[in-house]
Amino acid sequence: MALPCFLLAKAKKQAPPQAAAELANALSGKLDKMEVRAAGPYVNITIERALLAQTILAEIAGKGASYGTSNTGNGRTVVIDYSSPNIAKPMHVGHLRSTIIGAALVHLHEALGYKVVGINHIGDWGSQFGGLVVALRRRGKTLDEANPVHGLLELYQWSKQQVEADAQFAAEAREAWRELESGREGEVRELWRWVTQTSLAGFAKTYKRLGIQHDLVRGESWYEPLLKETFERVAQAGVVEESQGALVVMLGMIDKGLKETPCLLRQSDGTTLYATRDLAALFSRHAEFDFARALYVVGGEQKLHFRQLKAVLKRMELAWEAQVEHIDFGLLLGPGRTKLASRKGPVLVLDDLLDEVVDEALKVVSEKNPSLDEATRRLVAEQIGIGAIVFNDLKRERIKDVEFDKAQILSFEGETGPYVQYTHARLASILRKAAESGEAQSATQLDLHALSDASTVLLGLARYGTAVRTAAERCEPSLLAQYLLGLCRDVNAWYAHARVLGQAPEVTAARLELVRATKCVIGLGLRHLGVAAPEVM
RNA sequence: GCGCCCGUAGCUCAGCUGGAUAGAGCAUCGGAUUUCUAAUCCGACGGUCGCAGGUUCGAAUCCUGCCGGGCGUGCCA
Repeated sequence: MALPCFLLAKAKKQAPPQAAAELANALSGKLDKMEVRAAGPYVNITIERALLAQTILAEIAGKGASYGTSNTGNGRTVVIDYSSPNIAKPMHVGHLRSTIIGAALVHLHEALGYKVVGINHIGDWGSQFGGLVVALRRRGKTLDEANPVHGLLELYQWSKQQVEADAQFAAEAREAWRELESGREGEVRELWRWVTQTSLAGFAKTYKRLGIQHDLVRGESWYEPLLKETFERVAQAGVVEESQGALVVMLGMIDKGLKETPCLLRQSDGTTLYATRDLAALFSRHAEFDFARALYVVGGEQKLHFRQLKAVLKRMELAWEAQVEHIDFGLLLGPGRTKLASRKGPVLVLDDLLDEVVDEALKVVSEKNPSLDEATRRLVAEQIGIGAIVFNDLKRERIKDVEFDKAQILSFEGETGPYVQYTHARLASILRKAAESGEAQSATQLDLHALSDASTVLLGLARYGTAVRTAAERCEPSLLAQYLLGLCRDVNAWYAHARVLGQAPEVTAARLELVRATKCVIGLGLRHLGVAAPEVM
């Protein structure tokens, strides 16, 4: 372990090597079983390997699933807005990133002891629902039961065509939207509700496969009754003015970069806008949850929007503005950096993608591990396929665009989810074999010197809590993903040459303890990322 | 035009927010299995950290200016 002494040197106004020497001098003898030595501007502290091993392994064995957690968030709430797809359209790959990153942030904040409220802010409102209602009226609520989401998409696309092609249809659609906006119960509202529920039922399957459960599903429509008071609240703060027929909040005095882009709250025809609705949601959430953090896991294309929202709060002199964070992320791109999630053109439906990757995983599992029975094989293939997709999305910095390279995802080699899962499964396998042969219990004494070549693994295990904490604080799951890749590399390299079973009992016992601890940490880390940790594969 | 982001090996990316000799994966080439799963491991090859200045003991990291790419830019969400 190396301790750089540059800061110390600055404080003491000495040359770094001299400061290091003095520090080493002062420390030596005070740290039990450690050797302290100055080396140029660094103080190197050498810990007896056995002591290091014993300390770390004991802590992991003792804490188990709570290893790496903390209570820094106790008593505080984090609200996380993620996934938030539009109703009546299937979830496509464009929703993947928000969903996956958001779910990881939920787990990471829970690990820090926060109360987490995951919100699915579904797009269930807008004039397009007028057209959809009319389409349903004409064609009836007949959808393919097995695949209602595809059916709804077809219906939605048909209604859009009709609105453009058929004036009569368009007029009826406008009327239906007006009726919906009025809030009255009746046929129109009932049909709208049916669309919403059918859609959500379709999404539920996808969410289940991804292991995702929101705490609150609350669409845009829910905030509709709050819009008036929201607008008045902003107006009463005295920050609203008229500009070109619309009502806006000027933001140049808060943020120079926004001087030409005021926040529009009300259009010239009197209707509200996206920003008004999001402010309503924000006020409502703040009143309801009194959050320590409110995270919006939304693509980087909407940076301006959130910058405006925060600036509006600032102009209103609301101190909690700083607790609202836009967790932005890069685009999901197709092969050759083409746009993938475009509004036109064939959308890549999320479920189809999951199926495709799982099918490939099934082939690989069958080939690599034919001894598994059919049911296990299918289960494992699902875990691997989903894991490959999720991990692929989380392994890089959020802000970077993700090129969706199918061949790379299907390779299951190198820096991938399956690589981490495979490491976990192999460690599990060693533990299983040890239990079968009874080697696990035979020795009570551990020969910790048998782990002298495993210090990178041990130090890695010790760093787990830090990885979790920084990943949560910075809302950057890739820090944990990268940590796991490193840990797996280290432990793979270790057990490629250090045999665990069939050694002297004390040696086997010590190595088993390392295997157990590492398997535990990999499993915890994977689950925080939303990836399954299979026992076999 | 303006605002924000990105630029590190042939390709995709790390680099612990200023510290020791810049690291991984893919690709290419060569090796490892009588024994815990070869979805693994070991080795080789591969770098003017976009360019130019500046800050200091020290810069891939901080500041300024360029160059290249992306996203956004008042009545869509």
